[in-house]
Order: sequence, then structure tokens, then C-alpha cells
Amino acid sequence: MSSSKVLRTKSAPRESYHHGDLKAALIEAAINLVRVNGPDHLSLRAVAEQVGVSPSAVYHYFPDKDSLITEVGDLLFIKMADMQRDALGAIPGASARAAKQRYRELGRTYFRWANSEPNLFRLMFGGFCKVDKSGVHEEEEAFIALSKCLDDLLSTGVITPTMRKYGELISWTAVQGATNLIIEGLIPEAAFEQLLDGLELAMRAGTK
Amino acid sequence: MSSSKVLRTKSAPRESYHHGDLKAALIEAAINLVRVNGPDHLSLRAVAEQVGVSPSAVYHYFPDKDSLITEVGDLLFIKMADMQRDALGAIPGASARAAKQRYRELGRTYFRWANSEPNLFRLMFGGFCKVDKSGVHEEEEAFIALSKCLDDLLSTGVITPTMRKYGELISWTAVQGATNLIIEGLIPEAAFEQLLDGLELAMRAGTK
DNA sequence: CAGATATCTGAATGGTGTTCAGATACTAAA
DNA sequence: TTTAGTATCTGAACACCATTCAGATATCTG
Repeated sequence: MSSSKVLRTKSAPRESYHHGDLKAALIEAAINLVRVNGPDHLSLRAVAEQVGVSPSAVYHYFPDKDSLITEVGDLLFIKMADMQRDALGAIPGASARAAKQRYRELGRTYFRWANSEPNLFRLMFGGFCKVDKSGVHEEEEAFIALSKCLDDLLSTGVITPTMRKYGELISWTAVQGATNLIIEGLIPEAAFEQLLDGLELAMRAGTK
Repeated sequence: MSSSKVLRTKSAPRESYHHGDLKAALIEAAINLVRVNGPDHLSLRAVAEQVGVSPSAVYHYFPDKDSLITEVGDLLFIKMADMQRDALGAIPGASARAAKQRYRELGRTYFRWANSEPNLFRLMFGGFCKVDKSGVHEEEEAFIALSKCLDDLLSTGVITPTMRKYGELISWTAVQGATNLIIEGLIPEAAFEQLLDGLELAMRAGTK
């Protein structure tokens, strides 16, 4: 795919004057550079050079650097939702066992990806990309998946109606926080599985 | 205290050639600038200008910009620990009611500060400052405070021994995640109190 | 084929982190 | 008190950065 030395590697000069799909290419190049160098330290010029285009060409598709970063974030949110959908699809069945597995795998998918690409996670949740609050978010799809997961856990008797109400909030925030803290080296990586154990227990609180 | 237009305001020229405590002054100026402009967008030259010193003077105290940011982060972690200690100290008593109040106030203190200074929170947990993993951290003090809080909740029968084991992990990660998500505008601010309710219920799971 | 338009370039502006030789002020020894 | 030494800070320089804009180039439209 891409060279291992992503930092400052000129691509082969393109054959035609017009690029074809420069915008998408710029976003992809930006993702690669952020992955290596972090969301701060992203250089517009480096992105342009990676694609083989002059720095000013970028401004034909993005008003400024922040806009490029924001669009990168949008794409990453979509990618994440796709991954979670795939993860859920791989575990069919209506049993309590399957529901539990889906719940844990949902969190694991989130964490594993973030932990393997910490700089992309930082871009998404570090205040770099302004999230648009209007209209339907791709992020809500992941939320719906989690809700469905919790519904299954409730109907199979794994969790209580009492805790069902807090299911999305506790699960999402805890997984988000654990991922953040592990990535920044504040708690050990093994804490994540422990957290899933704790969450599963926690969801049994209250009247059955 | 400080001018409202922190962005690029030259300080009064100092009387003596030597500053006195330049290092501390630089860190404080950096905090102010990060607060306003965000951890990315921090300019070394702006920090120096704020203090009234030439850009190169900074390199007498910090090898590079990242080192300055890291020391800023260290200071912020200490400040946060101080705030939490104060918050706990303000609620004495061994009753279940007091213990519950302490638990909630611990989370609230964390969140309120972060929510009032989102850019400082981003600096601390956004991968800007490299946390030193050797030796005793100031961050552990907050952890110990949380542990003590949970011990009180256990001894007053508010939470179960089952959940006590996961108390620090679930509480910390959930509060961290909620703070992060609220600051980035992904969930509403009101979700935090709701989360505290949920956590309190969750901690009652298992055998008494 | 010609004009219009979308796309990209080159150069310039002002800002940035970082380095380093040297100027300045304080400190300690004579 | 004078002088040598040292810590501290400055100024100029370098390479890189985001951003702007006039203009060159290729593609599309009539």
C-alpha cells in the first residue's frame, strides 16, 4: 500500500495535469500523515507533497487546514461505525451468550482500533475536528448498534431493566474513558478486559 | 488578573535584565495561551512575548516546545489533584450520605473543571504531554482519593463487595469518558449527572 | 475548433521552532 | 573595589509553515 516512510515521501508524478479525485486523495494522505505524526504536527504542505501537488492546490477543496482535518475526522467516524457493524454482524444468534459476546466485542472493536491507531483516535476526540451537531450523524449509528445490543441483553435476562436505562451512557463513557486513559499510558492495557467484566456485572444491578 | 485579550498582548517591560523566575513565568504564560487557543496553536514565540522575553530565552529552560508542554501538563495534574483533595475535605462525616456525596463530588469536581477549561483538559489527555511512567505520579494521589471514597461506600453498605473490586476502574473510566465526550460535544452536558446516578446504582450489583 | 471554466502552479507574505554567536547583568574572588 | 567568571538573555539567521493571489494549464462546452 503505502511506503513505510510516510514522512516526506514524494509520490510518483502523476500523468495528467488534473488529478481526478484530488479531494479524496488529500484526505487519505492526511490520514496517513496524522497516523504517523499525530494530529498536531500535520502539515498541509506535507499532505500536498504526498499526493504530488502544490500546497496551494489544497485550497481549491478546503478553505483551510482545519477544514481538511474536520473532514478527516468525519471519515474516521464513518469508518469506525462500519467496523462496529461488521463486528456485530459476525456474531449472530439470539442467545444470552451471543448477546454477551456482541456487547463485549462492540467495546473491544472500539478499543482495539483506537489502540492500534492512537493518533487517529486523538484526532477524533481531541478537539481537532469540529463535530457538526445538525442532522443525522454517522456517530449515531454506533449508538443505535449499542442500544440494540443492550436490548438483546435485557431480553435474554443478562441485565436488569433498572440498569438498561443507563446502559448506553455507562458503557459508552466507560469504554471511551478506558480507551483514552490506556492510549495515554495512564492505566495498563489489561484494564480494558477487566472493565468489560466489571460492566457486565454492573449491568445486573437492581430488580430483575 | 490577566488581560481578557491574552492573545498577543505584550507585558510591561521588566525592570531587570534577569527575570527572576523565568521558567515558572513561561509555564504560566503557556497555560494561559493554551486555555485560549488550544494545545495545538500554542506558539513558543507568543509565550516568550507574553513574558516579555526573546524567543530564544525559552531554550535556556526547556530543550524544545514539547518539553514546555509536558511540564505544563505535569503542573495541571498537580492542580487537579489539589482540587479533588479540597473537594473531599469539604465533605466530612462517616455516614452513607456523606460518602455518597463525596463520591459524586469527586466526579463533579473533575468534570466541572475540565468543562470550564476544555483546552487544558485536551492538553492533559490528548497526547500532548508525555506522562513519565517512572516514580510516583501526582495522578496516583487522585486515584488514592477515589479508593478511599469507595472504601467508605463499601463500609457504609452503599456498594457491594462484588462491585468494590471494579469501583476505581469503572468510576474513573466512565467519568473520564463522559467528560471527554461532553467537552467534544458528542453528548449533552446533562448526561453527567445522569451518569453519576447510573454509577451509583451500578455499584449495588452482586451479593451484599 | 474557440471560448469558458475548472484545476493547478509559483511566488510572495508573515508567522513558526530552533540554533548559535555574542551581549548583558549578576556573582564570587582578588 | 576591581576583575574574572558565569548565568542569563538577545539578535540574527535558517528552514519550514499556512495562506493568498495572479496567472498558467488542461478539460469541457458550444
